[in-house]
Amino acid sequence: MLDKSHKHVTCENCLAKNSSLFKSFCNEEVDDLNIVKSCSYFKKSQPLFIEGSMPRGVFCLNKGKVKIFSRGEEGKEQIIHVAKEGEIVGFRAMFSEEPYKVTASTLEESNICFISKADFLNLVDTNVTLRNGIMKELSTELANRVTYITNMAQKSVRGRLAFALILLEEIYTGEMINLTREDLANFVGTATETLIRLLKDFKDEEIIQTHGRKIEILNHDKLITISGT
Amino acid sequence: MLDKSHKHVTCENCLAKNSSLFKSFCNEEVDDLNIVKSCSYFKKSQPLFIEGSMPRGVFCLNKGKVKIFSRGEEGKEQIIHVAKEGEIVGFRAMFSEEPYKVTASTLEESNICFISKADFLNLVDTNVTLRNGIMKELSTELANRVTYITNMAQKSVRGRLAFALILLEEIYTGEMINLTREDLANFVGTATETLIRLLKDFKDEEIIQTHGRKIEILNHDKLITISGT
DNA sequence: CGAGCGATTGAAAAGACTCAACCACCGTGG
DNA sequence: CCACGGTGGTTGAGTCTTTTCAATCGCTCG
Repeated sequence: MLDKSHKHVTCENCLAKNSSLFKSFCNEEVDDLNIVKSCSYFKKSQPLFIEGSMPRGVFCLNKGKVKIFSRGEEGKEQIIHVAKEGEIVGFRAMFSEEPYKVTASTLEESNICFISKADFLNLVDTNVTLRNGIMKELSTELANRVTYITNMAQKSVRGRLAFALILLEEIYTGEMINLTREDLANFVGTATETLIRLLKDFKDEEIIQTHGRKIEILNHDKLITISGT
Repeated sequence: MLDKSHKHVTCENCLAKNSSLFKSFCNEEVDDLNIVKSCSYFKKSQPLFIEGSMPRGVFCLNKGKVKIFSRGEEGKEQIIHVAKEGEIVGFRAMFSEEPYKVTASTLEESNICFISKADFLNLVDTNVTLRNGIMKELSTELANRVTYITNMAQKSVRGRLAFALILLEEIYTGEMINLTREDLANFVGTATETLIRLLKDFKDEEIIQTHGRKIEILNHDKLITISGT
């Protein structure tokens, strides 16, 4: 059961403390963080921020998962990333003076802390390690997106699905992938019906197994092979 | 005619001085830059750096154009970006300690200056404005890639071609788009034959006109409409 | 129990790709 | 000056993939 009181999560106990950005923090710095952050409970399918609005701060995921997506021409969601416990969401928008280009929305009920833009930028200004970590993170992310673009442009839907399942396996460590077929299709970049047919193929090939909507990976290696397609 | 002496380009006269990164530089800072940079002449189809190698510095394009691409499974190029005069290429790799994920190669003969990693990072460390500019640039670029991914995943090839032509129109300001059909196909993310057929459609619809391989945009607005597809 | 959403299936059509052949241009070497 | 070879551009035909549209099913919630 999740904490709905908004008050009980401390940074000391939060996974995000070990995330790529804050992992360098000493205890004192974590305490500072604890003071400026505010924690909230989010229901399922609740937005953290919306495309077109102005960024006000960053979000630390204490518990739960969040999808980050942009909308194409006819409003179709394109899921860019699924963030899990311990991740910090929205810090990319802190450095450009522009509105969000993406929307972030919870996939399940979540505990999420918020750090205001001013507090966050203050941390960045005063902490060299944090700043370097951010620059490194931004660069790495940029490089990852290159792979992403190449995949989208060159791979078959089948190959992209295999790739997506590999990514999601990592994100859903210790539990089964649990997304609506539509969300999964919007992550892979295909129609829902196509996605379902391909999932069935994977089932027939004994690469995955489904339990209701949940997906269990049976043959990771085969996925890797297929994702090369 | 391009300067092949390697010595005659000074930062003072270079377009890159006004690029997003260096535009804040005062004269003195430009002089500093001038001292640490070395300038070279590049033939057509000559690589600046190659996927998998370790970054050694950044490149300022004084004259000429450069394609940035990654390779998919079967080695097929996916062109991520076409850089033009005044752009600085490769600075994203300065902040992650990883090998290049992309290759940069000249599309035409070019004059390109080089600033070593040490010199560049030294500039970044000592110049707050530059550093902020870089963080902003990285963030903006990251946001742009979101659009890119969404386009690739959701648009038809026809729509992507229209979008690509709009981008290239901007890059080839004052001249006509001049790419091999293969490069253009690799930018759009399609097969060369498909690209050629779609170009013919655009010609029939009087949206573009070709002069040999060069492409002239006749109806920009229509491209915008189509790119929504 | 009925409404509604998400999951699934079928059939047909559209979009893209592949393969193969041919053309056009350009620079080289005789 | 011209034939030759090579690269890049173009076209056609057939095939495969993916989408679209329509319909059905199953489950949960009020």
